[in-house]
Amino acid sequence: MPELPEVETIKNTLKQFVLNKTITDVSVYWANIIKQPDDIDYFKYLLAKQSIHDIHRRGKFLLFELDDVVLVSHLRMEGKYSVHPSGEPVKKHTHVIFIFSDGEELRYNDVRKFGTMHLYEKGDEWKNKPLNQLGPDPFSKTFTMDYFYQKLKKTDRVIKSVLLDQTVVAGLGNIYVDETLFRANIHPLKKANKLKKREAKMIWEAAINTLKDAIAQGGTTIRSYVNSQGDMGMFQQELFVYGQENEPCKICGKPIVKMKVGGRGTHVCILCQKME
DNA sequence: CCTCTAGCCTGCTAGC
DNA sequence: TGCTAGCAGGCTAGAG
Repeated sequence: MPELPEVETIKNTLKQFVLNKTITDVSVYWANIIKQPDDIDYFKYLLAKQSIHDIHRRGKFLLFELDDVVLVSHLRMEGKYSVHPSGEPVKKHTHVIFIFSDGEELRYNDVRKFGTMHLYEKGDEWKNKPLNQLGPDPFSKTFTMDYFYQKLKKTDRVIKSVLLDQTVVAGLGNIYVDETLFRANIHPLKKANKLKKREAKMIWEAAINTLKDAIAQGGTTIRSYVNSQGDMGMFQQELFVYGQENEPCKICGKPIVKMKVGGRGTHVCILCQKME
C-alpha cells in the first residue's frame, strides 16, 4: 500500500515519463474513481488540451499540475500509474487512461478500485476536500516538535491512532506508524496525552527518519507495490515489526506480536515497546 | 469534541 | 479438489 515514501518514489519516476505531455482525451472505465467533478464528461472536458507541467506530493496525494486545473490523486492500497504506447490492450484493472498527443498514454490501474481523483481549477484544490483538512507534511518546516507535542497533549486517543490521523500529520500509514513506534520504543496503545515531551520527541524524530530511510530505499514492497517504472522498493528488508509476526525482534529476540489497535493490524515488540 | 461502524472493492486464505 | 465466507486496507460519512 503506497504511503508517503512510495508516493514520493512514484512521483519522481512518473515525472520522467509525463512532464510536458499534452492530454488529447481521457477514457474512464470505472467512474467511481472520479470524485470531483460529479460529471465524468465534464472531467474529460476540463482535461482536454491540458499539458502536465509538474507533479507534486502532499502527504499520500499526487498533484498533477496542468495548465488550468490540478488533478489530485490518491492511490489508497493498490493504485498504480504506468505509461504505455497507445493501443495496447486494456488490462482488467485499468480504470482511467489519459491519452497524450504523442502516441503514449498514462494509465491508472487499481485492483481494489479504492483510489480517488479530484479535479479542481488551479488554486481551488486547497480549499476543498480532500486536501483542505490535511495536516502538515512530515518534511515541512511547519511540522515542528512543538506543533506535534501540542497535538498529542490535546487528545485522549492512543498514539497509533493519532499518527494515522492525516489531519495531525499527512503521510504515515499502517506500515510506517508501526515502524516509527518501534524505533521510538513506544507501545502503540499508549495514550497520546500521557506521553512525556521526551517520548514525543522520540516519536517525532523516528517518524521523520523512518520516512527518509524508506524514500532512500525506494519505498516498501509488501506484495504488489512497484513504482511507475515497475521497480520494487527495498525498505521491506529494514522493517523491524511490520509483517514480522512471530519472527524474533531484531533488537531483543522476543517474537513480534500482532494485535488490533483501532481496528488496524498492529505489530509490536512487547519487550522493546513498553507501556510504562 | 470524540469514537465506532458501514461502505467502498477484490484477491487471498482458512475452513469445510 | 473445489467451493464459500470472511478478512485486509485508507478514508469518508453517518450514528451515537
